[in-house]
Amino acid sequence: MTAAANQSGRRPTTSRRLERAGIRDVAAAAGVSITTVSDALNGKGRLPDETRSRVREVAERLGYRPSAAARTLRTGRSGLIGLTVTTYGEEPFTFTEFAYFAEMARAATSAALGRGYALVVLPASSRHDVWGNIALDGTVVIDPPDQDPLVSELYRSGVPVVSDGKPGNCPVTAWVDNDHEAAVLGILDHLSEAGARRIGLLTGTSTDTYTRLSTEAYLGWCAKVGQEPVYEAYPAHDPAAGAVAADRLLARPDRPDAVYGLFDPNGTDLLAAARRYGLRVPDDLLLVCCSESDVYATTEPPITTLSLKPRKIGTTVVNLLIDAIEGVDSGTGVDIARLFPPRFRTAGNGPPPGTLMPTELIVRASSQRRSPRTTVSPPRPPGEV
Amino acid sequence: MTAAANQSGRRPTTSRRLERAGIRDVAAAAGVSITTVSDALNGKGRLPDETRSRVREVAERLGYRPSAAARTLRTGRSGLIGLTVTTYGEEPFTFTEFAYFAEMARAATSAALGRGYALVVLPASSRHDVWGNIALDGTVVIDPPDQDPLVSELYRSGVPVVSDGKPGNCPVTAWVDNDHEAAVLGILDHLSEAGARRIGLLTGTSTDTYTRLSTEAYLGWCAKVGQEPVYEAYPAHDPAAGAVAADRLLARPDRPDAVYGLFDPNGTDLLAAARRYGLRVPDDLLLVCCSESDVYATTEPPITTLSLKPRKIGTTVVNLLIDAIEGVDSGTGVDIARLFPPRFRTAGNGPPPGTLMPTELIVRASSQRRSPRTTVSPPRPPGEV
DNA sequence: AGCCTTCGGAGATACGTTTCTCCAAGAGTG
DNA sequence: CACTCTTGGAGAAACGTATCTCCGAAGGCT
Repeated sequence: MTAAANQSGRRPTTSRRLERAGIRDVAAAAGVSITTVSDALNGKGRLPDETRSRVREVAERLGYRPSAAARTLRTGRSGLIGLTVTTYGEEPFTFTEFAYFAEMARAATSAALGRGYALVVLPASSRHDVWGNIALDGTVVIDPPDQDPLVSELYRSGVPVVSDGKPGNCPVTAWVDNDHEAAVLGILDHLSEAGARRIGLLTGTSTDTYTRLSTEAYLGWCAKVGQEPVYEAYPAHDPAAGAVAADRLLARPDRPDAVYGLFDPNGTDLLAAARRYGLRVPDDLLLVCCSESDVYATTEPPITTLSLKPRKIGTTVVNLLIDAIEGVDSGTGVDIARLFPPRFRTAGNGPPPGTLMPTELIVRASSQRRSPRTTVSPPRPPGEV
Repeated sequence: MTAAANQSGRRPTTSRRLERAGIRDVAAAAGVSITTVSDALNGKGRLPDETRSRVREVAERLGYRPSAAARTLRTGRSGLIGLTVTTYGEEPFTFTEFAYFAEMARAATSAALGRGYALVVLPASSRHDVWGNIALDGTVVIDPPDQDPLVSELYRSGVPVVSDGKPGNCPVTAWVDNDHEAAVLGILDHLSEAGARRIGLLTGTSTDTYTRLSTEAYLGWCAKVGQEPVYEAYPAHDPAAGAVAADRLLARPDRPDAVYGLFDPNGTDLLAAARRYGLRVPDDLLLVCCSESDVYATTEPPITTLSLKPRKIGTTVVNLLIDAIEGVDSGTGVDIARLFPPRFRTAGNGPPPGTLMPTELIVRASSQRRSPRTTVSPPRPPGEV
């Protein structure tokens, strides 16, 4: 043990105020160099176990906490992942608006934490003051609009981005989405089989992928089977507008005898509207809506819902992103490891890799005229994976 | 413009790889010193507007983005606030479990962003690997348990902590909570006035402040008015257990003719249980539950709910915390500015400052035997503020 | 005896800012 | 003319870590 080591390694600075212990203090107290301290604490280098444990003990005694900022500066890794959900209303987040986002965010947070990362909630607007002040290893973007300037900016900054929702035209590192077309077609088939003659759609006016693909699938199906489309669109972020749209749909002269609602509250709204018009569900009207909420298991009658499996999506998105950050394929089942390491795609080599996740149709009483038994079945095999 | 400025200011390092432009590059390109660049970009120092704008333009052209890590290291501020919600189940967050948390988190995020901070979602367990790797300016803790080791550790680290929920015995900088006692007493009075003779309680088994204070208020009220307490407790994080407990409560020989449920799903569960026992609401059974969900506006019948105003709480908590961080009283209505600057309370000077926020009783059909009109009224004046 | 290898660890540098200190040159002032 | 101010800006020291390079010493081998 070097005897002269109790001299603080700091250069003769102004005055030692009551600051937190740094790695130098630990080194001095343990009579070793800061290299040794760093190695001992991080499990690197070649050191005898005795030195390692001694250093650890001294560090503990001094209450030493490594500075995250310094570590980030040095290593270039912050362990932070941005999470932003595109908003349609004025409030910056839609977490609570639909159960989908809540579930998805929860799973994403959990997955990130499991791999040693933490999620930072960020606004969809590219507010420079906040985005620029945070060292991000990567970002998860939920439902980016067609030409998202935020995503482009992140791309320019060299931050890998994985999106939930197939990106319209912005350079993401990878994306994950449901097979919305297959899901909608599955539902339409299901309703047809249950005896529906004219299936209506409650859809949204925004241009996100989900709304667009679903609506297109519906229109395509109509064209194929020769049914006149019957749908109402409304701004999905406005809860009141949903009830009105549901009412409008059932008030039409060409009233549908089955309806699929794209958004979470549609089930309740449609049920209420049906009641107002004296329509019995499922006898006069078959109902399905897309929702993650289990309140539909206890409504009168229980309503068949399409689950987008947000947990699975959130987990996958985060794992994909962290794989990209670390340049590893941790085996999420998606083989895109090769595409990542070269500077997170240097642009120009084809579309970004995407993954389609399966959906799940939870069949309840509202969509079957015969047996009211509740069963669960996947609608169609997913297109990819 | 200095002609010799195109020489990179870097010392002859190994090799200039394709790295992001730093402040040195901007300085070199603009023919000024890095001091000038820093001052120009941050609006500090004394510079003629012409220099300022020229530097800004060069920075823009080079796509310069200041390194958040370096800035954090230098200034000691990260602009990051930790958000952790105490969990009872195995999953790390309860965001979605109750609408309360979702609303509260949303408001908190919004408030933080509004003041230039971002929220980092963190686990309630003191996982060193993740907590230690993040430079936090402060932390919001939701519902800390009695002797939260996490809070103690944060305190030792010098990180200011503001909690939602009056802390049992841990050193927080400040706290915010509802006046739970007043809220419960208000509800019990309300039910009494509606004709209830025996009021039951559906409560939880955990030891958090909310459950404890509410239950104590109920028991105190019972003692005062001479009613035998009638209650069932269950682990609040288990949704299935709630339904069972509701059933148990209504199956008792001393069945109550009015029930207050402390948790969000209790309304639905109690309604279902009442149906099973052939009890009409509100005729045979008066119902109130604590919930932020508006599904209770459309149930059959609509259920009276107590709102804890999570938006207001989330906003207040964050503003209090940021005030503490910045050592400012931005006028949140709480006068505790003086207590903050001295090292975030140096311990030993009395209990931490707290704020009680009012609750709101949203009266619906389930708790009145006369008029089924829906009205809104605050139950009692809050104890403080 | 000379040489190679491994062990244990020290030194120094770089990460990219912010900011404190200081200086030169011109402008006013008596 | 000698002086003080003010303006505009440069230099350099931190911030606290990780890591690359290098080095002495102690064996082991031929």
